[in-house]
Amino acid sequence: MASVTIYDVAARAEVSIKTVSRVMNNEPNVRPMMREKVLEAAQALGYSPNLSARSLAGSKSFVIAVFVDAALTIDHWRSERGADYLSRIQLGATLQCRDAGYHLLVELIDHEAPQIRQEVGALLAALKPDGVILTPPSSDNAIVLELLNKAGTPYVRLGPEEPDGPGPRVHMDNFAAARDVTEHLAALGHKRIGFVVGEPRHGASQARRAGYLAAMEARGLSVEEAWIRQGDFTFQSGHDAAKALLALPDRPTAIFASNDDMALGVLAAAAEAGVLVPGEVSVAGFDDSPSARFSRPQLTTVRQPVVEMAELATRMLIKGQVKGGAAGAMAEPIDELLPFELIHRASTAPPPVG
Amino acid sequence: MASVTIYDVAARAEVSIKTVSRVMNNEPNVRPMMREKVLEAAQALGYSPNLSARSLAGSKSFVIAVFVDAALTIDHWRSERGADYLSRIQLGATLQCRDAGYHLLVELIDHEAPQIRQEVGALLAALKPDGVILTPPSSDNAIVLELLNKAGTPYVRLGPEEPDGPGPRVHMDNFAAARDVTEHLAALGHKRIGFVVGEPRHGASQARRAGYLAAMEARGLSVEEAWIRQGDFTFQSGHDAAKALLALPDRPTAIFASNDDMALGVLAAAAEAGVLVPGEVSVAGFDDSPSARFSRPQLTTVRQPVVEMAELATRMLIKGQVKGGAAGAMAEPIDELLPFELIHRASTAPPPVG
DNA sequence: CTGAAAGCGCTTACAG
DNA sequence: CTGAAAGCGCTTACAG
Repeated sequence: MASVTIYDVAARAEVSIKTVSRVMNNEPNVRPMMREKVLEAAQALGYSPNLSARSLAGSKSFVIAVFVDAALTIDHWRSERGADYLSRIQLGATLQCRDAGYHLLVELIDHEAPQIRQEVGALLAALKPDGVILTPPSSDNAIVLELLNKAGTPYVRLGPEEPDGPGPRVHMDNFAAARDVTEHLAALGHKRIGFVVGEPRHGASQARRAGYLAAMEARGLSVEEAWIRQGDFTFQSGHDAAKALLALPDRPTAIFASNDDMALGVLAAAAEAGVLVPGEVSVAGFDDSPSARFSRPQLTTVRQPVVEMAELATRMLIKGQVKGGAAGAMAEPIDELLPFELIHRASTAPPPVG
Repeated sequence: MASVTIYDVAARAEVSIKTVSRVMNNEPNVRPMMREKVLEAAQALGYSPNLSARSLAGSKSFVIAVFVDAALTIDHWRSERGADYLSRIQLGATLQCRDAGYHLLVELIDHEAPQIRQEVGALLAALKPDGVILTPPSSDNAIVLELLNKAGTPYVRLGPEEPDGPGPRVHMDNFAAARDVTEHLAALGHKRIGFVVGEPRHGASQARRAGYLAAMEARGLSVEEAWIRQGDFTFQSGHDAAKALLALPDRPTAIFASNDDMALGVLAAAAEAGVLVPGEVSVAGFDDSPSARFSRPQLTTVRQPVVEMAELATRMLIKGQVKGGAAGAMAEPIDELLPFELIHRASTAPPPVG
């Protein structure tokens, strides 16, 4: 079927294509009557400007790309957390794109591949997106950031591991959130609080651990080395950590696992050991993943503003608030910190008396 | 930064742009030596053909779009199932796109909106994707299908509710899968098997229920009306259904919930009622969602080949195996049925003796 | 306020 | 096997 073009609309409205263009782009300097005629013709013909043509002729592509790690997605497509985090980001981004007449392109990036430079370079050259949303580990990938800067493509780093790095970023305060969870446990009366650390390569893991330690210190609570167990953000690692913690002679009365998958593992280990939650041990997680509500008891956890982060990043990109290339480097640094939320559910309670 | 164009490459390689075009598109009729020169120049310059220009000049856009329901995504972005199903589809599609140099565009469609016709029409006109992957409920939306046919855009219906409808489709056999689950329970020795029906508007709900009934009949097992409870695919509905089933005077020894969320609700209700799973009652689900492995006990369920379905659909679209518009209507009907897998886990066992 | 011309970076159809 | 010309459907820069 031959498509309807700007010429068809112009002919029907008896104006030049330039006027049609003005109307379609909401540009000024069109008499209301002309606008009416054009709109009418466009409507009647079912006209919608061709994106490729607009993109080729103009300076905007109406495309926002989101970079997602290929290995992470593939490895964890079965894992609750991975999929959920990324789909929330995509939801936020798509929502904002749709409202603004933009389109969201999902690009799988192989961050470990030797040819990443070429791959990403080709992507940017071929697509010329108006903006790129970087999800971890893209948010911290030096090559990706360099190519983006070189191409002059605006981007936003979502939840970067190194919040001090360069470039615009939207994230939340992992340190403060972990501190608040620990505070919450301490306020319930817990003094022996165990902690399960996340995957060590994730910056968030260190921030959360530091938040835990800071709260313990602020409360004047001592921390035994045995109370801190290394995990890797998986259910299994939480399970193993809890098994060890619960076997301690003077075991903790609360365990704070620094993500929900691990907290679920803690719950499972407790059930197997016949330890009541929260009667004998309180358990807290981090993420507010869907399964945090499907578990028994439901998990006390931290809700990350993931959808909101993606929405904000997308809006900033669409509105042109983020400058690319050299202009971006000159501009005022952008650093948006979004509020988290502590979700109190049934897995935390005061410690057993005696 | 001024981009590298086909002219730059042609100049450097000392050939015409047409030759560069031939090389970039792997067309025949280029002497190896010329090809070498062009490749070298392209490499040196970091050239990658501009997608918009290719799309505008040629007949291909190198874009595959996936249609996703807006309301469903928003309502269920917190729900395990919704997000997981869709992110698996996206994973499969993105994977195949990347391998073929295609790009995946995610479009949120508001299927309830009165202006859906205009919205989708505009989308197709603006994007001119080489193919569209339809996820439920797009797979069965008459307006979407009509517009796609009118635009001549090839599409694949993923897991359509009405498997008998027109157009190419990729799906799995819900009837056979539900039958197999029921068979599995019957083979374990269960005779009183309860069933929790899914959201009635989903075609899959009816197919699964029919599979359950067929297996019961084939086994010569009677089905009491009280054993079949209406659910809506949510945890809560599974919980409520199980509460009623477990309160029955001669309660079922097995409960087959037709998705995992509901099965998780059944598990929770059993735990609250002090009924052991699988000791006193067996529980089976459907979907193999991530939480099916995080539950205690882990769920016996059906693994849907969602990633595979998306991969197949995307490949068919990219390879041009699916024809659009009138050509599609003339072509041989495409109906790909992918195999499911019954996953035996700890939630099902023989019924209690006596 | 409106429009005629040029051009974005490619592919198509054709010529040699 | 190679290339010169035309054109895809828009926007930009400019003229009036």
